[in-house]
Amino acid sequence: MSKTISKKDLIVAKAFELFSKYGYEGATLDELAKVCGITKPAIYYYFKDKASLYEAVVCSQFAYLEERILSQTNSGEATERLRNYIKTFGEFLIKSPFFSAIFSREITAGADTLPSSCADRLAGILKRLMEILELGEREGVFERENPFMVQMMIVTPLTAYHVSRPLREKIAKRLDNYNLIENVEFQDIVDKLSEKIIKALRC
Amino acid sequence: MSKTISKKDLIVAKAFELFSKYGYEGATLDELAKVCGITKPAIYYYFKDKASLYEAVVCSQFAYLEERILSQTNSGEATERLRNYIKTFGEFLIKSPFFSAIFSREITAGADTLPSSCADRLAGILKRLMEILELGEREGVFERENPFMVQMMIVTPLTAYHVSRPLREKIAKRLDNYNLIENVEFQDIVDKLSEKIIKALRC
DNA sequence: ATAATTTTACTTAACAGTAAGTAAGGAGAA
DNA sequence: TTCTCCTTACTTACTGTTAAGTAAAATTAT
Repeated sequence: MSKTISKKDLIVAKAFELFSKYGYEGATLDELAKVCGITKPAIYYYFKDKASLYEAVVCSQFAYLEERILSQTNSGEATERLRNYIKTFGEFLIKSPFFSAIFSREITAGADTLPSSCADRLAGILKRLMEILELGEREGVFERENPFMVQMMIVTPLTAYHVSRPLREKIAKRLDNYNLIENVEFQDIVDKLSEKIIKALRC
Repeated sequence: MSKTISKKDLIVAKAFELFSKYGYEGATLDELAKVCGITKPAIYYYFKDKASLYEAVVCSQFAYLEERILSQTNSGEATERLRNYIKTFGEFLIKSPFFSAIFSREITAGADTLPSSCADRLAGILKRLMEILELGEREGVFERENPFMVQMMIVTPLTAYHVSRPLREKIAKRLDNYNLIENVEFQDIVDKLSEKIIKALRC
């Protein structure tokens, strides 16, 4: 029934966009206040400081992602579970287009500003991947592989592909090859990547 | 014979480190001056402004990378050339440990601040990859695939793996699984990834 | 029911710190 | 003396943060 979004939720939503676009330092509370149609100190009414606001923004996303991953990959054969793992990541990135940038930035920055509770969520996600890979080994369908590398092979191309559209456009222009970009949906990329990774891991 | 590094080169080298660690906005010229043992206006003697300094830093790296890629992948069969392509990327990232962070950050930021000449270098690199993939198709060893996706599958896990050590440590601690990190050399990761990608592309 | 009080949800104004950038000048080499 | 390579001493423009105040709504007392 809440047709009207609360001011606090508005701040979080807009902050999410700004942190994604400009990073933690690049995003300013002045700009945030402006796009929210309030004054800067009003932000301080709802959040202790900039860091707390960032935490609120990021944590909610990580918690949701972990919940989705865990619920979507808890049964079935290893191949099927891995496919769902990748698919769930992909769907999440489609649903939360700004998340890629924040996640990618966090990885780049060495997770300095990543709140501890988010690291817990990531650990939960990786643990699930490890379970899937171990199951695959026991089933005899997957080769033993470093889980972190597999995780990187899944997440980084997806987040990067999502985020790098402007760069791809710049490059495609230089190659006179516009159709490198157009008519390739992110969904297709997720499916293709999924195939490739399963193929790469298969014994 | 230039045993003594010029002050300008010193500034570029140190700026490279700082931009990598803290990003464009996070890196400050005050700090840069300090680590160079000079004062801030001395930087302005050599560079017009912060943006020009950044450009100088980044362009030199991209130019070097393109030169290496092109010279290392200009002959042989498709599989061998792709292996060399990945290997050259990996070696470059080992040699320029700070580059991963800058590159990764540039992709994340949508290449907004990426100088045009750097985009030219990237286009040159991608063109080579496209040639290799097309050759592979003609040889009948590779499936047709979106070159951007392949590029992402190669570069992003490498840069991310390189850059994400602190995050991996945080996560490994939470999983009580320290050996996830230790004794895995980046060189091994490059070799493994190389295998995986070739396997994934093979018909 | 109405008046008194308190809380909510902000605004205005300003502070403290920091970062990019600059004007002016000085030391030393050519 | 003049040019190169710097330093000292600033200015300007933010940017996070806080203090103080206020209109309106909610709560409580009478």
